[in-house]
Amino acid sequence: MVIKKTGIRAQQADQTRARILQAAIKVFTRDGYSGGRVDSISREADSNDRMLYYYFGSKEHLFVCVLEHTYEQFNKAEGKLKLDLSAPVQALQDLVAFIWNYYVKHPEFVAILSIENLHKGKHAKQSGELRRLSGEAVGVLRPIIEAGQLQGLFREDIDIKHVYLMIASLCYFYNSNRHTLSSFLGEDLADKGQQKDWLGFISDLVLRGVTPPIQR
Amino acid sequence: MVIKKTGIRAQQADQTRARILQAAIKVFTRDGYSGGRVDSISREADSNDRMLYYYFGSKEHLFVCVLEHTYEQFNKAEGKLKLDLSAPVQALQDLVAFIWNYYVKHPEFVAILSIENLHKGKHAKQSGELRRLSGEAVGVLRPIIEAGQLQGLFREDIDIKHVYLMIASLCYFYNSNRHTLSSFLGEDLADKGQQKDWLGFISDLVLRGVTPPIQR
Amino acid sequence: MVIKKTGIRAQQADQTRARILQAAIKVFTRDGYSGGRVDSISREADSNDRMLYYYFGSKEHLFVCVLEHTYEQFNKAEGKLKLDLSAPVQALQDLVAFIWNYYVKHPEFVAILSIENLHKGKHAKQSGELRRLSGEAVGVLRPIIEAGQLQGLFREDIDIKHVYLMIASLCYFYNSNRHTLSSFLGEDLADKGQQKDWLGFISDLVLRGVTPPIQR
Amino acid sequence: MVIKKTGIRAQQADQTRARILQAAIKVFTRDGYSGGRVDSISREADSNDRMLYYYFGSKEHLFVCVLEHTYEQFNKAEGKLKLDLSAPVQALQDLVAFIWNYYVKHPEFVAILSIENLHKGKHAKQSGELRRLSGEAVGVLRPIIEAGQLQGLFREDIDIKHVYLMIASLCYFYNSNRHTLSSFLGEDLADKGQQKDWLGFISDLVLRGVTPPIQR
DNA sequence: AATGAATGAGGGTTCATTCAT
DNA sequence: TATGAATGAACCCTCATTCAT
Repeated sequence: MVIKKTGIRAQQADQTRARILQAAIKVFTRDGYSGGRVDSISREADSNDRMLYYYFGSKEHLFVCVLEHTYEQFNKAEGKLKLDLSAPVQALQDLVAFIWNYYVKHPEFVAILSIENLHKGKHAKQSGELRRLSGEAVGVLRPIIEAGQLQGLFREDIDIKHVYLMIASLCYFYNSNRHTLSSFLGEDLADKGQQKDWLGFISDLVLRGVTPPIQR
Repeated sequence: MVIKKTGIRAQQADQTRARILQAAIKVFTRDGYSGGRVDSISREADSNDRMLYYYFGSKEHLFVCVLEHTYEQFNKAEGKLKLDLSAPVQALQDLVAFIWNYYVKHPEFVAILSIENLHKGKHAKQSGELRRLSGEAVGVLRPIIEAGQLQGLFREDIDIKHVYLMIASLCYFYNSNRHTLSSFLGEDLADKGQQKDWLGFISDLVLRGVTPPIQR
Repeated sequence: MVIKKTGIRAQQADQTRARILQAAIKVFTRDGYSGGRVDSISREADSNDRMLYYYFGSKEHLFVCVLEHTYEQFNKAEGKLKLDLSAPVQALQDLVAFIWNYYVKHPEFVAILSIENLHKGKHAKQSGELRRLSGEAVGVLRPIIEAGQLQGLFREDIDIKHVYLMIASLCYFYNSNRHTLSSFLGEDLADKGQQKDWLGFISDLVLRGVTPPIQR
Repeated sequence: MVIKKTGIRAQQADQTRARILQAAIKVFTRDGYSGGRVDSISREADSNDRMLYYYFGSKEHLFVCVLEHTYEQFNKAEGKLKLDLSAPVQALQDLVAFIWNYYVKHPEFVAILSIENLHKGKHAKQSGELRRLSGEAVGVLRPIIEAGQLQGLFREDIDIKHVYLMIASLCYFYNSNRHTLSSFLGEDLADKGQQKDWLGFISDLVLRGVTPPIQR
């Protein structure tokens, strides 16, 4: 439990810390971990290198904090979702739409996760906070699937993990690999129309994925 | 076998160039673009910094060559696929299995593409070679889909681009984000059993995706 | 004496900056611009490469500062000259002697200017400070000439610029090209006697140059 | 005495050598000695680094050759001068005009000499050839002065070395320091009119310098 | 809480030069 | 005669980090 500090000095300090964190997200997203300069971050934060070390100890630990913060923000947003479990199909599609839109609107989330994976998750392993937060990964999804199964709408032989991966894959990859894909496909995937079409496609696809096997 | 150049020196030169390229793939995959040191690469290649510049001009252009080479290797492997177009369902599943297995066995392909996307595709834009190679992106997929449509097995209202993205998403993301996913899901996605299960799931899912609309 | 900054640290900083500047003058004079190594300068200054960039930004900008400093020193020395305008002939010869002696005693001034000219004045163009300082080029000379003209001692049809160039040529070249000249003339121009003779010659020559036309 | 080689191969070789020498003059003039890259020179000569070493041994020795060649060219041109010793005043002014024009038209001569002096004449010292050539330094001047003295036109108390230095100073400095001078004087010394005025001034001045003392 | 001064190690890159054919 | 391949040292400059106040 965190005891909030009072007093103007303490508040200023909090603001400085917050500015540095925001700057770090921006810079790491733009330049990667190795490419992201401590100096760029402190300048972006209207602060100086020394403060960065004062609050975060090292570049590496700063990145861990960025990772935690980024994931926490996603969790918070997801937590605000109001899903109607009595209509599992709709709820599932709402969730897909939410995740898709979150990724589209938060390229820093996508980028930070990609960076972390290129580093084989070494920073994530340093964070107990992150382990706690990520326990919730399928937490929102599970009740939807179970409700759908109860109503006989969804397959019984389903692995919740697969559903999670399916949704994440379809939402993430389009955004994470947008640049090479646009080049390879000869289409601008950042185009609003393209995005809408894709959401339509994956929304339908996810449903097909959880529906009882096709008779063929 | 084609011997491009004659003379021992010329052959050694080709080998030196090739060793540097291989080393670069390894190092960039391991350390990213900014993190990948020119020095590490030349040492890994049993050469020296100067030769890297002799053959590739700059670190940046070396990365462009890595990108081209990596993609070309994938294209070559794909080109060797023998798909039976008279059995579109099987052909599609064979293609999915091929792509999945390629990504699993070539983490460098996945990593290099992720790195390039974090750099907003700036290196890909520098490469005419890459533009040529990538023209083939949906080349293998298209005849399968068209054959399936002719036989009435696949939907008519399908966007080939969506099928490509679907397959790529489902194969790529699992591998690219394996580390954070393993941590978040509490399962080791590098596990052979997990991989097999996922291939089964997506192989089925892709089929569902191209099959005529569900009656609900 | 003006203490610009307070605090020991700040004073040490000023000293560090000054040491680097002095070292740069020495090294550039000895090795030229391209030949002058950043590393040699920082070592000469009992500092390290990083500080050079901390205070001067780049080797190029350091050279600009060297240029400014060198010229400013000359200007300061010239400013201290007390010339008796009521005796224009003496004043002119005093000025010639001053300039000659300054060049002899400050080979770095001569060398830095030569280097800059070999670079086609590219660094001087970057310096507003230098443009300001150089506005004074003929400032000391002009009143002497005008006083001489008023007394009917000097020619009326004289171009002040020519007088300036005459003096500078005769003082500078002997010093700037001393090495090849010594070799070509078979005499050591660094010899005190030679220098004294030359000063006698040019002191007389300058006077002849400003005196009314010869009747021939 | 040089025995010229015959045969096409030998001629090509001579041409290659000559091209490299010309390229070296150009590059050293433009970039200085340290700044002049072996690579730039061989490329400028449409040759390759290895040939430069084949013909000249090292960058340093190439510069010595450049120095010799440059000075030899001046000597040759001076040798072609036809001066009428029966008219010493005219002859002296012709010589001044020749030297002035040579410096104006051969900036590489001026630059190479300045570079060599910044290096304290270290290359000139390596060259016996140069010592031989430079023996002639005052060779053209001497008969003129002596003729003038015989006719009672020139001072008897004159040091030929001073006359040489006077002329060289007045012709050289204007050209060698043209860039900073233009900046300091606020006039473009490369301007044809300015050049003509200066030649007029120094032509007269040189004469004043060798004329018997003024009665004042 | 905040900041200028300082640093050693290392960044990508280029240097003049030599080797082997 | 001519040239591609190779090299080690050094180039200018920047890195993440710490010191002293």
